[in-house]
Amino acid sequence: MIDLKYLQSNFDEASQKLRRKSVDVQTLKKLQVLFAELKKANQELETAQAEQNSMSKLFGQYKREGRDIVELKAKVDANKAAMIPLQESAREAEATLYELALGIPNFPDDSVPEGAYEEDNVELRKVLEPISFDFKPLEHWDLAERNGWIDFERGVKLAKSRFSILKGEASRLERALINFFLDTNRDKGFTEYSVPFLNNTAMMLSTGQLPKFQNDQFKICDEDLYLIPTAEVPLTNMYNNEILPESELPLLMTGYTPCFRKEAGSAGRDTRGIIRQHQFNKVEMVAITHPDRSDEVFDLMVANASDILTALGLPHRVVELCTGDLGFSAAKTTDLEVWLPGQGKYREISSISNTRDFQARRAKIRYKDGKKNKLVHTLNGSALAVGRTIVAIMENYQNEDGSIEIPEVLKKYM
RNA sequence: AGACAGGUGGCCGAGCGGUUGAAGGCGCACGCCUGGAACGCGUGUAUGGGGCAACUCAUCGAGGGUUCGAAUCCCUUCCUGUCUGCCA
Repeated sequence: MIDLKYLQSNFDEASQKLRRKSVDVQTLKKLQVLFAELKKANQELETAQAEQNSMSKLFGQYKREGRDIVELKAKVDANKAAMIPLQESAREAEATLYELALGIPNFPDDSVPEGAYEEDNVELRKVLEPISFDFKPLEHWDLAERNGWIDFERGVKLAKSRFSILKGEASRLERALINFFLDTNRDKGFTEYSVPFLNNTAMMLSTGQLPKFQNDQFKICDEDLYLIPTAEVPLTNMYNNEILPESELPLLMTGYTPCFRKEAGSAGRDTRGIIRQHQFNKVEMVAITHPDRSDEVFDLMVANASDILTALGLPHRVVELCTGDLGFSAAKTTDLEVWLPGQGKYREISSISNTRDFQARRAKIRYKDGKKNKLVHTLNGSALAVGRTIVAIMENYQNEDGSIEIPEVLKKYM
């Protein structure tokens, strides 16, 4: 959630920042009004409550002293009745405010390039040159068929479209990648966690998947549980509603989880292959940092993900997302796009975001700064998406006969 | 899943309708004491919100209710423990 006090005191600046994320000024004005209304309603209610509390105290004292309480009782009853509408308006003001506020995206950093679409993202650098093939490289689904690596039909039979089965060497490759990613992350100082794949509504709200993206989530019926769309949810929320000693920061975490996404609004995109599945595996990095250090940790995370791709010998580029492509919670995002020779395109394989204090405010993750509690910064990024790495290995390591080599660094894992 | 017991401050633990935001202890911080330490003594030690202060509101797992007044009573829910059942 954005800082409503900041919105209140620097409205023009705040609304300019959010205009870059296509948030209408009218919405923000409404938010500002609601915030003022809530404050006023709370003040009125508080005054009445203070009155009620002191009269109740007096009531007790009168009784103890055996004094007559009829008159006081009447006063106290009247005040109580007067409080009911105040309570209602305060409650209503709060509900309306938060409903709106929870749907407002984060402020983009000033450094984020302007743009509406993916095409406006800015390439920062390329790492490794795409390999030139002396034959026409195949797309991964063709290679999957030749090698018997992926069973699309039976995956669909078990669940529905956008589910698949990895078979034999492909399944082993997946397992090897997960171990390789986790080991590498651990070497870089990230502590490994194995977390629940189902998280409750409060957690999904805290990291920003809810309430706005309800339609993208798989929900368990009759339970207050969602299948996680990313390990960012459980890893970040491990510290939900906690106050951390400053000395413990930064917390660097990593974990492997499957991720579940409905991919609402992606109808027709990447329908072939395993680029876009309802269930995919991912190794995630999450960092909880002191606000002064989040940029530094961000760079570390980008470097780490890029180094992994380099170690796998996969050509990729580092791209800074423009305002239009930035996610809801992110203040800044850098994507890594891996070269897919079969498709002849760079495709996203990792996305690293700094949400600054946006998630921390929702999740109430603070650190002790002397006597005061301040919000931490939270960051998250993939290292890496496993399914897409398999695709990248298949396409980049294919031979003319359709066979696939295994990258050197993975050999000890298989 | 069923039965019983319970969820109080960093921790332990009292309180079971009224000056209790919460006794007492431990821990921690600071000070005194000491050559230095332990002991001892003193002071302080939750979170969020509003007031640039005095002060005030909320919070005793969470949510609702009863009451002038609730940590204390009632309901719902979550969690923990023990026993029973089931299960990888």
